[in-house]
Amino acid sequence: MNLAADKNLSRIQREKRSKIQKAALEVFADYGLRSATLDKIATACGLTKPNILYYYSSKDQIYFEVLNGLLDEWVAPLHEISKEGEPLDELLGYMKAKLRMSKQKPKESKLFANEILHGAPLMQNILATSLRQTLDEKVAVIDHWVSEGKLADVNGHHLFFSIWAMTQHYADFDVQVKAILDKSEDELFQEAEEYLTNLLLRMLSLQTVKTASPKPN
Amino acid sequence: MNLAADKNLSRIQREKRSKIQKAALEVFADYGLRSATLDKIATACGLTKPNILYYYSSKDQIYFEVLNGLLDEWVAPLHEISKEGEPLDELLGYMKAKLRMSKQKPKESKLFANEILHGAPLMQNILATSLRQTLDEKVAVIDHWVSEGKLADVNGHHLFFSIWAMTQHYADFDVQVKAILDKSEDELFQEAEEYLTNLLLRMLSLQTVKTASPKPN
DNA sequence: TAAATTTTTGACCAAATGGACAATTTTTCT
DNA sequence: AGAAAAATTGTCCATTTGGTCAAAAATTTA
Repeated sequence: MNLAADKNLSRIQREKRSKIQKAALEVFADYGLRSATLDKIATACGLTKPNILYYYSSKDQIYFEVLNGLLDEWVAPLHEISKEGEPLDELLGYMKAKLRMSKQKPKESKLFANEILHGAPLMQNILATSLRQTLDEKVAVIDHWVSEGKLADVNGHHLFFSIWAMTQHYADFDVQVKAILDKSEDELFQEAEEYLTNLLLRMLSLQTVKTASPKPN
Repeated sequence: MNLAADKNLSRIQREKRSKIQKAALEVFADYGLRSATLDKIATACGLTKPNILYYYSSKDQIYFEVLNGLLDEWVAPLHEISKEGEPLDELLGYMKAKLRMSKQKPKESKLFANEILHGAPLMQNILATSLRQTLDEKVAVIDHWVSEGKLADVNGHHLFFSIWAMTQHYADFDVQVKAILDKSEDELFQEAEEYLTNLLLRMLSLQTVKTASPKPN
């Protein structure tokens, strides 16, 4: 969203930087930092390699800018979880927001996945401070809901891990998913939403569990 | 396991090939195919670069062999799911097996994740044929259990996707998980197992759901 | 419009890296 | 032991690629 919308840059500069970042996102997501070449990015955005280096001092800097430019947007849905809301609504809403991002921004998802997969050299600090703090706050909200009897007892941290894992799976592992299921993108995400909604409802609702061998009293 | 245990190879050949594959797995998992260099692999296994190329004709071939050498092992737990067993036991057992693999073979998990993330150029065929077929069989088993009333109604394919996603998350995104939780490896996986066991039990058990606003009749 | 500034590019360079190869060493076989 | 085969390595090469730079083109400014 907020790509290259910095202060005192000329129109040309803003346009070109934005073009470069868009192209770089695609290329980095497809190939990873190392396999992505400046030439590929150049081709993807219709500029020449030296021209790109006129706007960014190095390939690494482009990568850094792209990653950072997406960070806020990526964590945003977490902030939407409101202590005041209905617990199930809030958490289902969060899951749906994340799933929507997997559908609409798979490249972004893959970029982050690739970064973390390889040790998050550029993000480890942010993960351990900013993300961690935000998440701890939301886990506290969950604990609160649990203690008030509004939500089934659940480990908040692992709940978030699993929501992340399950929703991002449809973006990061899309090749595998599509190799196994012949569905249109829309159908697939529709199914996923139904499945995940059901999963969260069953896991988080206050409920009595009956085993497969019914024993009504 | 079965690394380089091919037919009619000398002792030296078997040992060296195994050494190379072990080292290559580490390096490929950490860096990805492209960023991994023959020099890194050479250093990691204490051989020289030309010596490695005496055993494998190219870097790509090493990668291919490593990937293929792990494939069977990776899919093995799926085959263990038995139609004859108790549904919940079978599925919980599968989850636990996958979680154990994430704990004990994180490099393998990352290698696969990286491959799929970047389009699975070497595996797409296998995914769409062998894995797909095996999975369809197991999904049929689940459908059977559901129809017999032994399991809550659930979308089998998405169930497997979510088990894969959630268990592999602890390996593939370990950097993120560890940045957020200060737990020992053992504690972490213990928590994860408890969380996932509870999740699957609640989702898969036949049960009656009560919402947070209790309205007993 | 002419000067100043910004943008663009072709040509080039140096480092990294996959791989070739002949020579040497080590192991195996007779 | 000596010959043959296998294994190892130092050296070298070609390609790829991130990045430089001076000149040219385009744009803005005066």
